[in-house]
Amino acid sequence: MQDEKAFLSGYSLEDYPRPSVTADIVAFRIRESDSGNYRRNSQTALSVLLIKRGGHPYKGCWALPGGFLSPGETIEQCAFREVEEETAVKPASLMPVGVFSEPGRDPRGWIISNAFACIISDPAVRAQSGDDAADAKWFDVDFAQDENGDSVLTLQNGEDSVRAVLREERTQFGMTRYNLLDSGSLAFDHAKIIAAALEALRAGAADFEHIFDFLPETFTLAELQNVQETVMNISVLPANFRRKVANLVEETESYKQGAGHRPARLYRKK
Amino acid sequence: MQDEKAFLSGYSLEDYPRPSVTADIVAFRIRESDSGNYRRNSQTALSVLLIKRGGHPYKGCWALPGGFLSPGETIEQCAFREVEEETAVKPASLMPVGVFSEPGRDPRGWIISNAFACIISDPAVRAQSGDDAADAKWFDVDFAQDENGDSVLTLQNGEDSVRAVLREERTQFGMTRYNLLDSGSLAFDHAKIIAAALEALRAGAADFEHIFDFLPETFTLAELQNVQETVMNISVLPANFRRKVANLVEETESYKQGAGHRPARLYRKK
DNA sequence: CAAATAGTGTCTCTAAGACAATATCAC
DNA sequence: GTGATATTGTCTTAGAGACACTATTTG
Repeated sequence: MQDEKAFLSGYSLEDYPRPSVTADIVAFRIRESDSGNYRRNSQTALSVLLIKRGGHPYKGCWALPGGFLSPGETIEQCAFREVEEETAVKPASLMPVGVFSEPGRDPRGWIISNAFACIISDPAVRAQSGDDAADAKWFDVDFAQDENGDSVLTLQNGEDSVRAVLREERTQFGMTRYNLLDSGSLAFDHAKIIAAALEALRAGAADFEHIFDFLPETFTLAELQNVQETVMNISVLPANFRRKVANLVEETESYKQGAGHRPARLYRKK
Repeated sequence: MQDEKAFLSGYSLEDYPRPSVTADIVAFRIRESDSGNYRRNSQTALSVLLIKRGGHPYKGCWALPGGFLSPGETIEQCAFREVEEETAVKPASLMPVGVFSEPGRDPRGWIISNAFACIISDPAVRAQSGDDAADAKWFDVDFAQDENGDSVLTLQNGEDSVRAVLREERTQFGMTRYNLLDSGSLAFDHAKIIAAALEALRAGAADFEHIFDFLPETFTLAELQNVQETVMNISVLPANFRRKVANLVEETESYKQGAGHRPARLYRKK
């Protein structure tokens, strides 16, 4: 014990090189847009929060919210802090996406990033700029393969559009590694991080583990189905969908009225 | 551009506090032990590699192999390097387990650990001590709930036995968080890391994604089944198991003879 | 009424689990 | 032959997908 104390007092971590450590967050939201037809239900799109970098490096490029780990906090606390700074909303939970430590990924030097995904349900959230950000916007996500088999990530918000190309590489353990072919106007390796987050989100969405986080307290089964389909990019027949989720939800006594068609019963997560 | 160069030359990451970063590895292996009966197939156990710490802190305790991240390498490269130093075997791949950044988890100071799991198949591997280690041994793993609902991790190698108690906490995204109640003679928060690695290993073992890594090139279906059952702690009827894996393997022309019962055809991963 | 979604019922197909039965070897 | 595992086949059940049909609302 005496021994150990002596050891520790003589020991200095500062004698060895250390990286800087950041948490970067891929914040997902389901964005609803009116379909124009009073009968039709609204369309939805998966969108992700990006911030226009106001300072160097990658000035003017779009980047994920994130920031440096401070002493005395866990990397998760750091991630929560950064999301709250940018969105003023505290997400229900964080989903670990991966660690990005490729040398040279940040021109400022040796910086490794811990990536997390989170789900922001509050549709009223006003993404607000932080210190380092000139602007923050939600971008609709499109992630699909092109004719060469490469993955194309397209992020769109009105006039602002970002396009990145990645090459998939299947590794063991069912993981996919993405290599950056063209990062477009996305800063750093953030296209890679978004791709990995999308994959993690989709993998977890199959069992309804976190689909409910996108929705308010009560919802129609069509809304629930719509969210899952939007996230996973699949399509299921409504009749089969209701059977699948029957044990996960419980009825309420309310209905969603005034939609130009038969009212839908509202459900709650069980 | 000029602007950015100027910014970068004036910028110093060293002005901000930085943690030390390590990679710790949970190396799994299937250990076979003879059943004593010439007719019976051999028994198997899941085991994990631990190293007896030769230096402070936690001198004399058992710890996971691992080491500090060096400049110019990724965290995965660091993990591979550390496994090879300890086992002289390069595993097929690494499975990310999580980041452990709780302040105070290491008495030496601010150190965050990136945990990986890997599978070592070579049964002939001689775990060899590294610099910092007085001894390295494979411990049979037992991980189950006690009567209070807490998880008890027992690691056993002959006379050496380690017992740690953790409390499970279910978080969103289907993840489980483990809190350390009693770490026994395991160093640092390594009991937590082993628990998380076990959970990740089991989750991935269901779809045979990495079960094959435990086995040699060719194997009998009973061996394959045994590995899956050992890892996942389940039990399936052999008849049903073979149907389930029928599309994942292909026959060879060889048989495993001399077992005191009908020879079993050897298969290969497809 | 027309258009749209909400909701029910039913058929098929597949995969998993239970279990019976046969095959083959070492001693 | 005996005791063990290997291997095949069949029955049942649960769940997913396809699809036909009915119900209800608003303009």
